[in-house]
Amino acid sequence: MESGHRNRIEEAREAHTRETGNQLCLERKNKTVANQREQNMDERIPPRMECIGVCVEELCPVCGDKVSGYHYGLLTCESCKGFFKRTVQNNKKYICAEKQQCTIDISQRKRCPSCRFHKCLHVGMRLEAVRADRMRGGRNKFGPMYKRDRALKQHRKALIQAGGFRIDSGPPLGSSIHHRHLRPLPILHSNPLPTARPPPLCSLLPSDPLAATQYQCTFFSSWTIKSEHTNNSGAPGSAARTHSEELHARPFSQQGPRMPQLVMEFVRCDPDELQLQNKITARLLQEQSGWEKHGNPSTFSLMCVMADQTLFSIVEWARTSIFFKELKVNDQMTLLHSCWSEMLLLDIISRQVLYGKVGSLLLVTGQEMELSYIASHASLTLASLVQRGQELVEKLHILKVDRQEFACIKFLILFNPDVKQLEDHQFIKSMHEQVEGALLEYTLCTSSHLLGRFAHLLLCLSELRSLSTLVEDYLYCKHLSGEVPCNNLLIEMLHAKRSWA
DNA sequence: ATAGCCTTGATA
DNA sequence: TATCAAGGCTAT
Repeated sequence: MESGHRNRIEEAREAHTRETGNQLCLERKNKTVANQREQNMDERIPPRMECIGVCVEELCPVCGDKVSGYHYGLLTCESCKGFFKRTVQNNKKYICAEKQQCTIDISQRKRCPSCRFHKCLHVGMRLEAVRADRMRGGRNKFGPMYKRDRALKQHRKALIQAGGFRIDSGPPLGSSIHHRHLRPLPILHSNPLPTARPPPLCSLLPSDPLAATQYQCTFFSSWTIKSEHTNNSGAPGSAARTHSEELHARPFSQQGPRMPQLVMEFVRCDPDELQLQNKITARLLQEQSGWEKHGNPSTFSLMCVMADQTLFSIVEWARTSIFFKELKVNDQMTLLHSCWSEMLLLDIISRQVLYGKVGSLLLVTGQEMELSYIASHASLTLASLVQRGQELVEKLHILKVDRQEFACIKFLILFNPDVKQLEDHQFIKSMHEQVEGALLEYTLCTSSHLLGRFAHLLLCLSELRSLSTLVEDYLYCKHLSGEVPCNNLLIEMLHAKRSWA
């Protein structure tokens, strides 16, 4: 308030100076301000955009407007920055008048603040970047991340320029992917990074788990270091909460119920759907050059490439995730070799539940495939697998399973205490218990049916497990008949489990 | 309430 | 010292 008052005085003084033209009356500070403004007008803004690199063309992941810089964790436009700030600072609560599926773009972003805010969170805007103390200026802990992201974008830009293609302006995934029963790809916002030939799993995991710690290693620290954003509004009872409660239950954005801290961390670990979509699409584009030489690939081969790339993203997710990154590489590999098909299936199923439409299968690339097409063209085995998958999607849909719960289920699958040959079995068992506890706590917070919801989720998990075994068997048969494209992670995974048995 | 522009201030 | 992401101000 005081600073606002001072600003008004300064502005009044500047206005007066402009009017009178009496530059001599200006204080030195005011001269600096004036100089800065002049710089803003001519040279300062363009270099800044240069600095951002590719973001000159990059669009806000929330509404598609022009990006103005990094705000609250990622590149966004000025309006979404302001919207996010207002929402968090003023602890606003919105309710969607529709089904929480409103389109957010430049023209419609004002229409539904609820969906806009959800999208802000979904694309990765960080609540904790909004300062509780409202202090201006300076830098926060995200600085290094912004720097890395900038470097990465520059690197991508260089690669894309060298490769001579881009995905968001060029033709959509060539006819080979595009034709037949797939709907066109949606507009993709950022320039994806084509990856090199798939390396084996062991080379994807760091030899020293601690070496993998980059930005996301704040997971553990968040257990001990209080987040920048704390609710100081003096909610009733907050003062009486114990330290343990403080760690496990924090006010959760707009919904009202308290979300266990651990669940929040799990959600934070979750890769962004759009980024994943871009990455895998880029990989498919790269594969395309190979296909052009050998004719169009079968739909099944395409699905294998998508599955393979999804596996890479799963490994990447696990590698940088809370608890998992603390494990020895051998245990990391054992766990991943053990759960890959469940993770893959969960990835597909959660996409249908969270974003999919009835009657079609939403692929990781954002394309849609008609279920009726699958039913009529796939083999009996595959059609029945898809059918069982759909039934599970339906169950989870009825339960209205949300991102938070899916994030927990991923960790439940990953830390499977029933896996043999683990060096640190005790740690994995205790992690599994912690995840289960967090999920239970979350379901108790969000559901009025007490243990019913939690039990239903565990039943679905059990169904997922049995289905994944069938999927593995099916894929292994296809592999034996030479239909699974070679040199990939999918095949490594298929072999890994068989070699134990 | 929104969104564009302005001020601030820790850090590289 | 320049940078740039925070918060602030204000016309719409």
